[in-house]
Amino acid sequence: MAKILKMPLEPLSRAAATTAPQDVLREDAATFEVLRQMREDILCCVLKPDQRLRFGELRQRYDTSVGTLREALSHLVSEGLARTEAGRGFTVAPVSLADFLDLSELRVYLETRTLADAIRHGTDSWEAEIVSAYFLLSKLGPPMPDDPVGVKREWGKRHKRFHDSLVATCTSPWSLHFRSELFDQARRYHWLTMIHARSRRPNEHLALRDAVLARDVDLSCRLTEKHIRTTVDQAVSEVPGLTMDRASGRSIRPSRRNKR
Amino acid sequence: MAKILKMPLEPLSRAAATTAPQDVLREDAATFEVLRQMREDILCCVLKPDQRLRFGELRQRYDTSVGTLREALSHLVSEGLARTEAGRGFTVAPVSLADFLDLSELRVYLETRTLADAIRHGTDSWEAEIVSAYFLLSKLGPPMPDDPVGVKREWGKRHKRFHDSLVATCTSPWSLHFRSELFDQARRYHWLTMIHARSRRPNEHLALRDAVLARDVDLSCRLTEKHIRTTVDQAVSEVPGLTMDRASGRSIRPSRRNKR
DNA sequence: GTAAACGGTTTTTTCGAAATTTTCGAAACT
DNA sequence: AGTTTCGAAAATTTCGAAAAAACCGTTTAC
Repeated sequence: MAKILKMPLEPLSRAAATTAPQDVLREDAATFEVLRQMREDILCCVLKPDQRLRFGELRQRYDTSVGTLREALSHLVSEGLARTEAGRGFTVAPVSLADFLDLSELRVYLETRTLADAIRHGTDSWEAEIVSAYFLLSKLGPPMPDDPVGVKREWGKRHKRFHDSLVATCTSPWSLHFRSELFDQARRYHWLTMIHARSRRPNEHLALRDAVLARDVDLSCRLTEKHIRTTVDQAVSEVPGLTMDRASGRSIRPSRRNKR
Repeated sequence: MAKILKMPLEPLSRAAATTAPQDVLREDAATFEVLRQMREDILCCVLKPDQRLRFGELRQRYDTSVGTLREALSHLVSEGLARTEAGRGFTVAPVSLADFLDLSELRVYLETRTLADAIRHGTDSWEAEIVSAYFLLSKLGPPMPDDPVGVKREWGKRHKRFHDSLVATCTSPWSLHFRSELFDQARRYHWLTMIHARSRRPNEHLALRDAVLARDVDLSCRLTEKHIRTTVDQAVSEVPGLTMDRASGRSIRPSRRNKR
């Protein structure tokens, strides 16, 4: 009956079903749960930028051991959500305008690259998931500063799910991987925006959904680019702390797009 | 006195001196040394693709404890050099043609993006380091399959140093970070090439060096792109194991470069 | 008055053993 | 014969304590 066939041995560099780089630790293990919680707490600024992460407090907060914490923190450092120095422990990664501009520029490329490929390889179930994810998103948003935290959190989850669904059929594991990391990074700044920004924006997600479902690569990418850039502009103009640091706030927005 | 002023509280998003994402753990700590060694061993295929990494053997090989090993392995998973599954430990990440093609395509973009920006922000000391790094590289290479392992390793180090020096003045921390990760990934395949390939190539590094020192962005990027693609082609045609797996070996090489 | 030196306290880092889970082969059953 | 069940062995995961390092307020010397 439905059992996996026994393989002779390790074919020594077999073509894995998923040649993907990696994406997440293991779904169940205890370390993963701690990692997931800490990531969420950093993304939602429960753990504030530059905050010192002492093992004592963390051990209490997440009810786990030092070793497990260390492994989770180690992962967060790799993802760029935490920092660590020689012998003085861990801190939450700082936020800055320069950082937001930099990562947003790279996001424009990775989001459009993955989206274009995803559209070309789209399937029916891909479309179905997009429709579904958009529906859930539209039922909620957009959240305003006065909304309770729970609503904001849920919106964040659905927002991520929607954008993930768009690029789900992209065939480049590495592009998807980096896109995902940068998307999470951007979520920190989105959270700050959600807390402060009061201005409303036209429903960019609906337009994007329709462009993608229409398989219009050019329009979809243009909308995506604008979506990202608008979010940056909104954050810059409406989030108090973010305009203050003038630390080399220029990004490398490529002046000539098509260089050859 | 030169002491850091006490801050009232957490300024909630101060402009950090280095807004960089991250790059490496801590320079000294024992974990870092183990991580460095393991990474090198994976890159040079001392630990072979798909090989199971048991704590028993590893503990003996690197003379360290389980916890330290776990932290290092955890990092390697984040970097895509290892995998881990629910309760069955760690393995070395597999290699495949599809993976090499995919990461190489993304490398073309990231290398040219960072290089173009680095050239625009180049300084005298940047040029000096390039000259120096090239000199060291040219004294050694290129290594042939018959050369001893030590020579190959040293060449790999100098090759990396040369390419790192080219992009050193790039102002985008995120681009540099991802570039660096992908460069290391590519090193695994370069190693396979070094072991097998007997064909000679014209001195692409010299031409690249001169184009960069001449601040010719266009030419430098074109040479870089060709450099990466040629390496892929050489690996595909001369590394035995790499052509065998036909697992969806197509990458997403963007058909239209300038989308808008 | 400034700077270096000291020691107690906190915090991080490292370690190996206990607990849990998986693996694998043999026995029992259909 | 083939499949399932069971139990011993092996490997992984988790944990808290011991060791090492950094921090900070105080004292001491110049």
